[in-house]
Amino acid sequence: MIERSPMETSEALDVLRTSSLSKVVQAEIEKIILSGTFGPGEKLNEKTLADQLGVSRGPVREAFQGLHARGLVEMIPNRGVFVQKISRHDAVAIYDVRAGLFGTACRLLAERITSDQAAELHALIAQMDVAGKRRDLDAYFPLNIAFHTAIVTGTDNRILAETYFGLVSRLQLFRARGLVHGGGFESSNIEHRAIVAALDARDPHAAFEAGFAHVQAGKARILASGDPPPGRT
Amino acid sequence: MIERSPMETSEALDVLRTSSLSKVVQAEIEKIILSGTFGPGEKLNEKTLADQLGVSRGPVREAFQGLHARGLVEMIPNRGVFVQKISRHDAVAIYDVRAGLFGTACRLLAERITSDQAAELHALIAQMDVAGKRRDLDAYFPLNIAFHTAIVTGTDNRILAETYFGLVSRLQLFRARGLVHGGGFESSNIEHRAIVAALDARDPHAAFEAGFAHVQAGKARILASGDPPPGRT
DNA sequence: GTATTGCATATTGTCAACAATTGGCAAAGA
DNA sequence: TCTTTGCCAATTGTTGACAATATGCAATAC
Repeated sequence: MIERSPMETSEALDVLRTSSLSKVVQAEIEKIILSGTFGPGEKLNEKTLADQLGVSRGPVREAFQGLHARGLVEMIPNRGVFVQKISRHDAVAIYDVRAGLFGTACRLLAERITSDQAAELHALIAQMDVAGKRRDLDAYFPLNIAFHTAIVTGTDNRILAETYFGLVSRLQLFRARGLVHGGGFESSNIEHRAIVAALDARDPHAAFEAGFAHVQAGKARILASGDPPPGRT
Repeated sequence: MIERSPMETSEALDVLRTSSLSKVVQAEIEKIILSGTFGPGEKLNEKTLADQLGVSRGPVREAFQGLHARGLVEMIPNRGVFVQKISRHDAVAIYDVRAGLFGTACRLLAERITSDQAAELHALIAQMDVAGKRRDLDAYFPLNIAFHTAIVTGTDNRILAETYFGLVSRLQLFRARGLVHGGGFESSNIEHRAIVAALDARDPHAAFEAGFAHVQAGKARILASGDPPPGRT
């Protein structure tokens, strides 16, 4: 048997390797939910979804269990599953946990950050500055996400990353209804600088505080832009 | 229709209300896994489990999805599901996240702790002191859990509690093989005092540090007692 | 006119059967 | 003796059918 380089493993094959139908279905339903097609509280019909995806109800039900464990849907026995409704109170709770988790990521990263990683963060901040000055939200947003992602994944802690991104997903559920909001990303980048400064100084203590404060400020920005549960465009 | 007091709702009925078979099965399998009956890496056979629980394979498969999302089992397509193996590296990662989460709980609690809550914590510490002096591990252990639980649930943050206890479950997986370890619970209670002191002072900053440090110390205690993956009685 | 009861429909919960894949074992070949 | 090939049993993946439960509507009683 010829030893093949791992690079040759086509993505399609790899997908088949790690995913049974339920996993594909789960990813698909998650995409649908997070895209906001269904709106919080809306019911997900098993058969309808199964038919749409061209599979039987079994895999759909299995996918539901995974989505439920991740807090994306609510399951009521003999009634069905519904897109999880995130109350304002819940959103605050999630933000608080996310703040603690992101602060922790900053703290852990401060103890092990490499110069390459630091350079990447500095570069992202510079780019965000440019986008910010141009008021270019479409450019700023992905950079912002990249910044947070770089910090969280930079800790090389898979559990932390999974948990963090899980919370982010649930938050996306909260502001699924529009609300791109972009309010005050000038201050946001100032906070970014504070984080990187603490990281550069290898100061875990300050890094946590800066990371925690940044997410809390984000929470305040979102909540301030007020959105009572059902729409108000 | 007579309006019944919510108190009358028998627990049995409530169970039926919130749980389909899959949920019961999931809880049952989780109990089996955490009891250590199966050992990390061991395979869980669908049909065998289904027969043992007196149900069909469907609910078992659904339960597996939930357990997978919670990180308790590993699923390999066309091969089956296995009790999740927690490497030393993973355990460290989980402990770090748990530390951040527990520290966050302390921080959040510091901002809202009531005198009743503080009194409860003081009482638990006193009891732990007694148990500690008597070297009574069987008494100390549940008190220790109660202390942590009181802090985490005291924040009234459901997301935080769910996430935290999820991590604790996964850690139980790591030390499922015996390892009651009890090493140095004298120092442990000293750390508890530091946490409560910060809470009494309503100092979020210090509370986080104390909580974070406490879990990290616990991590060090566990890891120091060294346990290479496969047993060593 | 309002509330209640009973039925028809739709949807979920569970199961058992079928299809597909895997791993092990024995036989054949080098 | 070691490797390879081809089968067989076991297990997983998926499906469609059946049972149980909830929802909506109409008819009836008050």
